[in-house]
Amino acid sequence: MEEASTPRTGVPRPGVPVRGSASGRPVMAALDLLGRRWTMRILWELRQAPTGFRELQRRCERMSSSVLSTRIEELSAARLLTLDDDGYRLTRLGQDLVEALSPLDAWSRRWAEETGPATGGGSG
Amino acid sequence: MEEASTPRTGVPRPGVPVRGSASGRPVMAALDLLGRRWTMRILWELRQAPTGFRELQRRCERMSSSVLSTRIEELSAARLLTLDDDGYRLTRLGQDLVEALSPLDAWSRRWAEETGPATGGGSG
DNA sequence: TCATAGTGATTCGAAAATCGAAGCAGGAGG
DNA sequence: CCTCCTGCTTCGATTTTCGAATCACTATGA
Repeated sequence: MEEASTPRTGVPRPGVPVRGSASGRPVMAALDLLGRRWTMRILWELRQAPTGFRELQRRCERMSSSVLSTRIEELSAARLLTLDDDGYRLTRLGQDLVEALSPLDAWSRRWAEETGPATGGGSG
Repeated sequence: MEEASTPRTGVPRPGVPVRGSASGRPVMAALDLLGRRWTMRILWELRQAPTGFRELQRRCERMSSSVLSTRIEELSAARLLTLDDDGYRLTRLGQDLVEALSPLDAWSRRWAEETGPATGGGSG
């Protein structure tokens, strides 16, 4: 992980140019950060209780540990995560983000209804 | 055009196994779809008015046209987008998704405040 | 001390996703 | 015919992600 003036290599944060937006608008940094694979899923899995590294990996159906490590680093740098004795835990800011994302759950159920009655596969 | 013998799910949809979740839970399909690069950004750029292909590409600071094409196909398959004379337009479901994501804007501004002196501040 | 098992985390070659610039096909106007 | 716009594809290069093995550390127990 190098660093230069390019946004590409750094962890997205508000006020700084990110992928797809040189403006530094906070929401663009958020979209860059959240648009990386597994990022939202990790936050989602942490919404209720702190979780260890390997447990987190298991819950995400064996996502690559290298990617998990990278995501944890990014989310920590963004001050959304911390690590303590019980595992990784959302910060206040992280909890707020998950709350901001929570309407997604209700929306996705509506999506499921309108996309057609569950064609194979359980729901829950 | 894509997916022929893709080892993975094609376009995520609720009720079908997706990356990281074999359960078919709607929210997992949503997280898979939205966790692909540029997906949320595209939705974000379409939240107000229909936009053409090249204009969309310009707004996303010259994202790759091949990826834009792929995303449009995915979002269309997910029934979140349609194309008409004015360009790409969110469906009702797509609008609802953008609304579900809208708390992200307010959150990101708070994130900006807590991460350091606010530099940007615009929304969209 | 040695063995076993748990943890968070790294390594590295392979595979997949994304980039980016060029180009295609079609329509409108000069 | 040419030019300029459009949505969209192609394909080699680059970046990201995968995945299994592995490391370093801690704890337990014989």
